[in-house]
Amino acid sequence: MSTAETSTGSTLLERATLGTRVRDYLLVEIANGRLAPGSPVRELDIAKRLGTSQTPVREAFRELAAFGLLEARSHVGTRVREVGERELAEAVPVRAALEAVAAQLAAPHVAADPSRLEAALDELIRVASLGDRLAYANACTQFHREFVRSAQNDSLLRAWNALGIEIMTIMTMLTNSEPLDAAAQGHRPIVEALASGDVDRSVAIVNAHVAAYIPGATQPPVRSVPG
Amino acid sequence: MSTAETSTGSTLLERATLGTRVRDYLLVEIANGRLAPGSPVRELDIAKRLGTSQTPVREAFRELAAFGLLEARSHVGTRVREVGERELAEAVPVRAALEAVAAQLAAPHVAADPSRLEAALDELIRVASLGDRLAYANACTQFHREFVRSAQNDSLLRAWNALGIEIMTIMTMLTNSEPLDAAAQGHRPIVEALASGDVDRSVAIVNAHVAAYIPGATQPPVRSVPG
DNA sequence: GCGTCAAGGATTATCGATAATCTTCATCCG
DNA sequence: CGGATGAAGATTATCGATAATCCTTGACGC
Repeated sequence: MSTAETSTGSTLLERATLGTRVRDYLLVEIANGRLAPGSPVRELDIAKRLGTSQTPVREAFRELAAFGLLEARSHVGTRVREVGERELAEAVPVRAALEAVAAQLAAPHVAADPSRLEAALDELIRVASLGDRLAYANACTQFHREFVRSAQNDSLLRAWNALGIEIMTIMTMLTNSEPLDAAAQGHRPIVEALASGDVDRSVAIVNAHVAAYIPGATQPPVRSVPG
Repeated sequence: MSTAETSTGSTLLERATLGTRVRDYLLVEIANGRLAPGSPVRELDIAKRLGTSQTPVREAFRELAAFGLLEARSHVGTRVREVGERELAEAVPVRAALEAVAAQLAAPHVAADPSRLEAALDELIRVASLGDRLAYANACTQFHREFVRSAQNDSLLRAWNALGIEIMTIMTMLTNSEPLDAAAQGHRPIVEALASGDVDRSVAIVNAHVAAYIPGATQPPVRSVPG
């Protein structure tokens, strides 16, 4: 999954197999809420609905499960992952740790070429002005993913992806009522700090951002290892 | 993909599908060089050799490709990818960060009831005495997973699982020649530190352990966020 | 009442075969 | 001689059907 591409409609220059299209279909269905968290999805159901066989659906399921969007139990069933408040809060220190690593690794790269991250920020701000919270959630996830990706470390990206930030962001954006414009602008300091190449400041800002992200997550961020 | 087990038939507490066994077979073949980097691997060849159908082999291919060990081109073919120490080392700071979080969260729980982690350590030491490096790699992964699990944070476990530690561990254990008994004993301080409930010491020890894990990974561990 | 156990239903896991796609190479036209 | 073209071979991608596994439900003995 390292590269490839997803929903947000970028590169299909690579492969365009059925499995890929099924994956994107499911991704869209989840992102726009037609497949709600917790709802079961059956391989043969999706296959029938899309007019394919079970095989490509199965591949799509596996990939989305690795992404933390689906939860599969062998021989039992698969459902859209549902995250409760508890898990939402649990994810904060994990996400903070990963994004702190991302900040350290990304700073030099972003400083060298901030264009991609800036573009993601612009897009986030643009979407925020539309007032669609679901769309905002997706753009926000996209921004953070671009940030993590800019660390240029596949392992890091994979671990971060596995958290299922998409789902979490969707669920939080739909349950709180923070103004979108303000939320979007809150991401600007991250870009600025990274672009300046100041690692320590970047890490601090990212940590503050993530910690504040989930409502009710007042628990102190995990303190970490001395250098 | 998360856990599963491998050939040597140890822990099959989770799933033991054919795809998993095929994956481990390929992993071992790659690690010990019988499948050299660059050599082509055909789905139906492997299937025939292992007496399965194409389907589980295909799944194994996909999984290994996601971790960068195979390189597949649609409709064309798949080959073993050259994976440098550098790429293996890439995971170290990520793993270190996650296990540092794990140490912090786990310490109180392990201090309250160290039995499960101690059992995992005993098992690790027992397997080490057998001299089977593959079995040891699995037991080692199992120990670390039990450690991460003892933090009782699903998101953390999920992110850690996504790193593919099993794959890395098998690769490193089969390519170096460190004595198993010593390696196993190296895990004892982790248990002791956690059981004592001393968070700072636990974090420090875990970090040192992980950093030393991958040969040649002398790069300094990522420094992290102030508390 | 309560635990054990045996169908039955639901879902995934695997199979064997066929289709689709890409690459190569020989051939033909200019 | 060079470039297009198309057929053949190799490999994956997809299909439809069957097998294996897990969970539930309800009967049965105690």
